[in-house]
Amino acid sequence: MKVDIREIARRAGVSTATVSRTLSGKGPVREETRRKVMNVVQDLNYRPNSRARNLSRRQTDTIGVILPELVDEFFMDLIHSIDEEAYLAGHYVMISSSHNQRNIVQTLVEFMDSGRVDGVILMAPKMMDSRLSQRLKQIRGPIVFLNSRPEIENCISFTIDNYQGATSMVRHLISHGYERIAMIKGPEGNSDADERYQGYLDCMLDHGLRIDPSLVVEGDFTIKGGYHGFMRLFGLPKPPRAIFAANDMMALGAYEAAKQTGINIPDDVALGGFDDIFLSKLLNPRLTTVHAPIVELGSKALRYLLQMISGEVESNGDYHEKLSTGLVIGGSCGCESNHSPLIP
Amino acid sequence: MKVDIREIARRAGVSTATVSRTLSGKGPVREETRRKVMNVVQDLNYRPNSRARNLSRRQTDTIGVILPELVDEFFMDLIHSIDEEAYLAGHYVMISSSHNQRNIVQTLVEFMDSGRVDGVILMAPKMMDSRLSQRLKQIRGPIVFLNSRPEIENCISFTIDNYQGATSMVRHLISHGYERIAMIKGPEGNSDADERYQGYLDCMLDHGLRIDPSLVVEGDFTIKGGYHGFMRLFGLPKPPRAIFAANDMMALGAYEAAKQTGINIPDDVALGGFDDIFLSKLLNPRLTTVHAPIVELGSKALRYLLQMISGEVESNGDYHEKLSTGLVIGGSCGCESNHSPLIP
DNA sequence: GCAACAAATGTAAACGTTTACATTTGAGCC
DNA sequence: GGCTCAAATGTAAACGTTTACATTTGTTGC
Repeated sequence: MKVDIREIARRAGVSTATVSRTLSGKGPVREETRRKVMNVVQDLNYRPNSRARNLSRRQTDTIGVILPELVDEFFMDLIHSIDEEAYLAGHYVMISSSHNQRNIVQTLVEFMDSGRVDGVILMAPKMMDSRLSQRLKQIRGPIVFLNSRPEIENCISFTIDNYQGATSMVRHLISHGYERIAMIKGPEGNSDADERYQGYLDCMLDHGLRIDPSLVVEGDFTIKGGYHGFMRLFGLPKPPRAIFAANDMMALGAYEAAKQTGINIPDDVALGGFDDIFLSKLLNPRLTTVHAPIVELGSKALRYLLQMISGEVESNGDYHEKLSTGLVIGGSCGCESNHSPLIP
Repeated sequence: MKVDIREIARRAGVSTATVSRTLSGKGPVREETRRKVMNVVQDLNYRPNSRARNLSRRQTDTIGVILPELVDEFFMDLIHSIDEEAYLAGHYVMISSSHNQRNIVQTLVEFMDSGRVDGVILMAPKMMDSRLSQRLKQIRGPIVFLNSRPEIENCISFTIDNYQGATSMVRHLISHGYERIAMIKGPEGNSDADERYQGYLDCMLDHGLRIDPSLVVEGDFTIKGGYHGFMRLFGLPKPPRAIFAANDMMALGAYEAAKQTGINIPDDVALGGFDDIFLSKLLNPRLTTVHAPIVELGSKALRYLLQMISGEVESNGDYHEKLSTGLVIGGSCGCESNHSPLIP
């Protein structure tokens, strides 16, 4: 015997419209009537059925979050900040991994086109080719892209400023006087990886340093990749004086490789990472890295999306924001680190 | 000009019922009609509005997941496994942190009582007192509890077998011949912490070992807590020969403390943890710990919940499953570890 | 006391499906 | 051809709200 709005109306001696108005707070209701209704509502412990509300209002107060995968503290932090912000705004969060790139559009369509959510925050696994971009264009409804944007004209995106982060890291390494600076790159086709690499290149050239092609090695964002990258670099006749690893995980692998080969960080080789993962502060010496403002990324994206939904900003507009990173100085670059390491 | 089921029906020259039957696959439809409808559906790129479906079917194909907080790989893994399983079953996942214990019931109510989800997987931050339990009892609809259950008669829960995990760890330490085995406990009122402590106690007593009260110190599941716990233990006139840290984070803190005080693990003191977090395999020596079957926890909970929703199993029944843990042997307990450490 | 107007309330039509039930169609059989 | 029965289809009533519009009520100024 589930109680519905009609039951409330009947018992309070008013119409359903009045009940609705009372509960939603929109539209005028006399104080006396309000109290009458509220009493019945409390008595019967009534709460409006949101399935019906969603249909009637053509809105769900739910936003979809589609991520490449659901692993890593990175995504957890992202989800956390989105959840927090959504909670404050009285919205709900529906989450999904894209279950491989193939299904990214399908997931999106199921979320958006069926009206299950009011908008979507989408982070694609890799760069989006033009075919994918075209399909995305078909989809109606507000979408905010994170960290990689499709090749379409009007879209909204928030990105971590990989380029700026990379240049500031490389600049810092250069400021130590290092000239032979190597890079362990991220995986091919990953836009984060590409931008960080570009930042490295440009910064080197800007400072009049030439880039020895043998000092640029491929990586894959994993510990193993970093390990092998390091080994490769130190198999060279002239190994580098510093290494910029495109992310912290690879830097971690480099630590291990250095340890095994008896190479000292930072005395023999300096090391810089990117991401500022939890682990990086536990290393000895603490890893110098680039802080990626994930929390900011999540909450800004959500806030913007809500504005799109409410119509405060144009959903079909073109808006791109790069969130700037910060340098986290540890001891791995050669700086004095006053930090007491937590991992022996 | 959003296209609805009536438009499809009109163009295909059938009734909406037939379109619905065609699309849902339930109810008889002649092959010829089916094709006719499908053509129109494809032409107009139609997909049924799920807000309307939800209302009409009194179901949302969505399950709610309420977690104490959205940080840590632990919860990420949990979400990951739930998402994966839900995806396979064609369901959606709505996620929320409980935004502190106070709002746990409110979140639950908003999810369930308003019909936003078909069922909920709930992990409470701490032990649920009887007041909270009573309020939970009021809520209609399928709920699966994770890792702590309310004080009510009929409910469903899946738990990591903390007790068994703790005893097997302590038993292992005892098998090394250690007798003065200390424990760094988890926070008061946390059911995981309590059960692990109980396992420690019972196992010690079962093996005829007496428990020196000074060897049991409070902790809080953080690195810092572990650090101070270790320091406290080694400030004793007779420090322990082995330490069981109630989770890996605290074990991590213990490593750091050991390092600083020049105490060798495992030669001077053996160490055991609990959780098997990513980090534990990076330590040197690798941490001996208890593997918590999180993936299994998530997927089993979800599968059971779906069965409750579909009515295959009784939602008001009483069912409790403990998922057994496994020992992950590293070098910190004194065993030979053939593992090559990744963190120097 | 009444006009004018605003405030409060009510009426009923959406919202876009699903599905119980009623009806039609068609096949198989005599 | 007429009967029976199952298969296919259609009709229309839910599902439980919100909200545009219509109506009633109450207030103010004259």
